[in-house]
Amino acid sequence: MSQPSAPRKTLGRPPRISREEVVEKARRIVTEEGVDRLTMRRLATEIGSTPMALYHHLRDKEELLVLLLDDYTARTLHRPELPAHPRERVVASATAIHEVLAACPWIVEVLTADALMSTSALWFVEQIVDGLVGCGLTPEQAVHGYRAIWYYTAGEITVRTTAARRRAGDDRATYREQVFADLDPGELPRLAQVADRWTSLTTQDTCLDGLRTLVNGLLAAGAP
Amino acid sequence: MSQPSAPRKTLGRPPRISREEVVEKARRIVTEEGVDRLTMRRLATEIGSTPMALYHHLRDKEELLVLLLDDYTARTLHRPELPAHPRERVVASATAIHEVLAACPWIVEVLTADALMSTSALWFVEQIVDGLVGCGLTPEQAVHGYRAIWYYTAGEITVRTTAARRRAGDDRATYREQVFADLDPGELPRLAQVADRWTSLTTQDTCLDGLRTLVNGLLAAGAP
DNA sequence: ACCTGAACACCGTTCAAGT
DNA sequence: ACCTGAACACCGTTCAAGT
Repeated sequence: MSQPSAPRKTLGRPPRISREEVVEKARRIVTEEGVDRLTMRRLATEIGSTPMALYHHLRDKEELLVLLLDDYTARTLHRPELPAHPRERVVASATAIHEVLAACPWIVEVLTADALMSTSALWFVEQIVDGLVGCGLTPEQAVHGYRAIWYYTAGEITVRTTAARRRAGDDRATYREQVFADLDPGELPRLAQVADRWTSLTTQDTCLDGLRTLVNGLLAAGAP
Repeated sequence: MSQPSAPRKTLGRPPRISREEVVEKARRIVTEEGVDRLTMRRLATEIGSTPMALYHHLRDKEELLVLLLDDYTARTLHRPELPAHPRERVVASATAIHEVLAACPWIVEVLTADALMSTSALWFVEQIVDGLVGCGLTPEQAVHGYRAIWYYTAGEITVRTTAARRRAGDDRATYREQVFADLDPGELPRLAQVADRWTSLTTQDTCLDGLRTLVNGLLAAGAP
């Protein structure tokens, strides 16, 4: 994605700003102050330049965010030792992707970019697809399986981080508790039954369990 | 959520704007022109008022969006005849929620609000939890199961609608195709093997299959 | 109580010009 | 080729005042 600063073909004014510098400064802003603070103007002043100079190195803000995601995953998504058993390899790969993304909630706005999140993650995608094939799925089923895993992962992170963001701004959570406290046990008996445990149940981290469950379902469907 | 216009306790200037009118006009803007065009200023002029008048009826834009989601689900999420078999009831309820949300992609920014999307959906949540209990899960397992289903659903819609939005703005899809065309079969054999089919495979709507797979996994895990 | 005008503190992006 | 200044066309929200 970031072309490795090829030798300049034509001569002209020497660049004062590099793509790398832009991404690096953007990363610092995001990690230190949050995505909300990353604006083209803020980034420009951080670099000691003008907003417009950035548009010579980036098509638009969207491209900056994708670059940032690539940079982050390349930096943190290291290939681990994976279990030999194909099913465990699938679970471990999916967990690795999930862990890295869950650790940087700012990614949420970008990560839904496509069925694959970033080129740095391709190796993990390979492991998941290959693991599923190793369990008896056809390559086509394995791709669909990977997609199901990706949907689950992206959904888990999106829901959990926006819920957390909302909890920080209090009062809206109170409304939800109110709704659950006022449930009519005649109409919604199951929800009324678990109403007092709802918050604690939905705050638990059950992502790994869910992932395992999904993988089990995939294998049961593919290799009956 | 929208208190049913209770009789006014104190007298004063008669209101010229009602919460209902605000939501109605906002809905029209969103359905006719897209979420991006829904701004407080635009909404105010549509109503024939000023931006500030809105803040007398709404806390902020966030509240407007939640109101809009409630309004939409109350309007479109009608309780269907559900299958008697508990597993099929789970699948049918989840599918109903998914269909309604998938039909209005603008919701994506709001729908991740919490573990439940809207009070109008509570009945469907009840059906899912009850169906899972009917299949042998404990109430706690059923709630976790519902959550897994919600993550999957939210992820599917988020990923698919942002992917579609991106496809409208072309060129970034081309980059992904380039990546897949250039895959090294030595390093990533499985991905290289399906590379030419990747786009068609990941564009297929396999949401229902995935949902069934997940539910199967949940039942296998809960009632071994 | 309800609404308005004017302002604050910002955005992303484009255009025409400078070196 | 690379960068700048000034501007365009917006945002959400607050404050103080009006009726």
